[in-house]
Amino acid sequence: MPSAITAPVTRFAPSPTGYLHIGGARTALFNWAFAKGHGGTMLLRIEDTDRERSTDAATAAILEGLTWLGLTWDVEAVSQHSRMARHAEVASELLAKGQAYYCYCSPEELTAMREKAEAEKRPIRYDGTWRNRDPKDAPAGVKPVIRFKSPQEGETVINDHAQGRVVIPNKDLDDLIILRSDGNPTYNLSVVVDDHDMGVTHIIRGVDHLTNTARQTQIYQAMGWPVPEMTHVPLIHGPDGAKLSKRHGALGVEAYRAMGYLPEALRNYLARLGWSHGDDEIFSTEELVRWFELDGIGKSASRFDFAKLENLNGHYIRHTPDTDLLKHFMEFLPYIDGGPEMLARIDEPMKAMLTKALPGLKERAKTLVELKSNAAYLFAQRPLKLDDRAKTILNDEGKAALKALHPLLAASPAWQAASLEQAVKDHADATGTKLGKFAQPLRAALTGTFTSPGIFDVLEVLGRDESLGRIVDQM
RNA sequence: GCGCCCUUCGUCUAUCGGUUAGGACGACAGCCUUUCACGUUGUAAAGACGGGUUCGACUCCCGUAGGGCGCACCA
Repeated sequence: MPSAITAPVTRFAPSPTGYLHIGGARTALFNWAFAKGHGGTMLLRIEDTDRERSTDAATAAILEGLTWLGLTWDVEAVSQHSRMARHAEVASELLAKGQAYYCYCSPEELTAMREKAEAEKRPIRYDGTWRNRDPKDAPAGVKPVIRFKSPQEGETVINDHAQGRVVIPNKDLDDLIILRSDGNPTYNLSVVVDDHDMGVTHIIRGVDHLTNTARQTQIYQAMGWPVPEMTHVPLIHGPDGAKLSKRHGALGVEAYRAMGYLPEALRNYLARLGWSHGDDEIFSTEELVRWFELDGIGKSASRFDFAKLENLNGHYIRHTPDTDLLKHFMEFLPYIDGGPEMLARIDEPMKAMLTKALPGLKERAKTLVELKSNAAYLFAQRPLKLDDRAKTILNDEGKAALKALHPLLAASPAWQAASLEQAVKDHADATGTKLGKFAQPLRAALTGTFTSPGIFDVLEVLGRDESLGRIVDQM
């Protein structure tokens, strides 16, 4: 057991066979928060021992996803594949110690074995053919695999920070292959060797690894190595309760970026999935790091709820300072339809206009996608295209309101929201009309829509000439 | 089939034997209001089921049901 004074070393170890999905992102977040909060380090290891399915593109996507989420790793990412020789060395060591043996069964035989067991409704396990058989019986020309000699009696205990004490009967764990016939190590061996060699003290990963942990525990024990502290985090399911896995259309974090979520919102949301700190719902990343403890992790799976994520995202959008939000927004634009075009039009004057409009805009946006569409009126060219509701508003009565307002606004000494509002209000009072009778036609003419930020703010942001021009266009 | 795990409002969760079972999202209603939002006030909404243990069970034990994960020369 590592002593409490040792700084923890955690690791995130994705396999580069796809994008960084949401479950992986949360696992990374937990590893990161735990390490950060306890003066430790988080390592990154790319589990690329499967040469067939691992790709550089996937590795790049995972690293980009982590970076976008703001989860940094302390040491350069390690490729598991690059440590193959070391893994094979440990396999030989196990062999020499009598803790492993050569198995000459062909893949076909193994498949047959599995199918037979399944047909007979028996547990699907390797039958141990070569466990005690003399290697002299080895068929000629067959390249053997190395299997781990798993204890057949007793039980393997996992003391887990989230799951508690989990006991697995050893009879249910068969002799797993640790070295393939081509000499490549398999996952369970590589993971143990790497975690040990890299000095990992705390393993935090999904519960889907629980049985692997039992097997890995046996390997640690066979090697006489200390078993790291274990924490198995429950899984994240889809909104319908069905599983949310790569195979079932789970989204990579870059999809969440494209949907207009802020990294801090996603972090906050993810942290509250399977982990809690009393009644705290909205908290900063600093607070998360300060509060995060393994004991706060629950045991049951949770469903992904977009409505709650949106709510959180809206909160973060509203509370992000305008200049930071603009930066976020501009970094987000390249990832969506029509975004690059909008981005190309954001020159310095437009940037200034956007910044000025942002306070009104961000109140009304739950995602950056919404922010983009709400900001569309700033980019619109005269004469504006009106949507149907705007057209309805600009009927004869509406046009009349604009005609009445135009000279009034044009005469306003200062083109500033408060004074423009006063002018329109005075006019409404004088004519005994409700303010809305003027505000809605103005909104339609200025934005081409029937909803927008406060219309006097819109006037101010658009400026005198553009505003008056848009009004004249619709009179 | 075998092993392991899970089960509190629709959802995320608090509770660590004694609470009117709390909060948040969502829903609904009211207020605010130039639209839409924001904000704000309020309402409805939960311990899967059945047995124990106990003075007392959401909390501990057993069983049932439902769900999840795992059982590859994938990771």
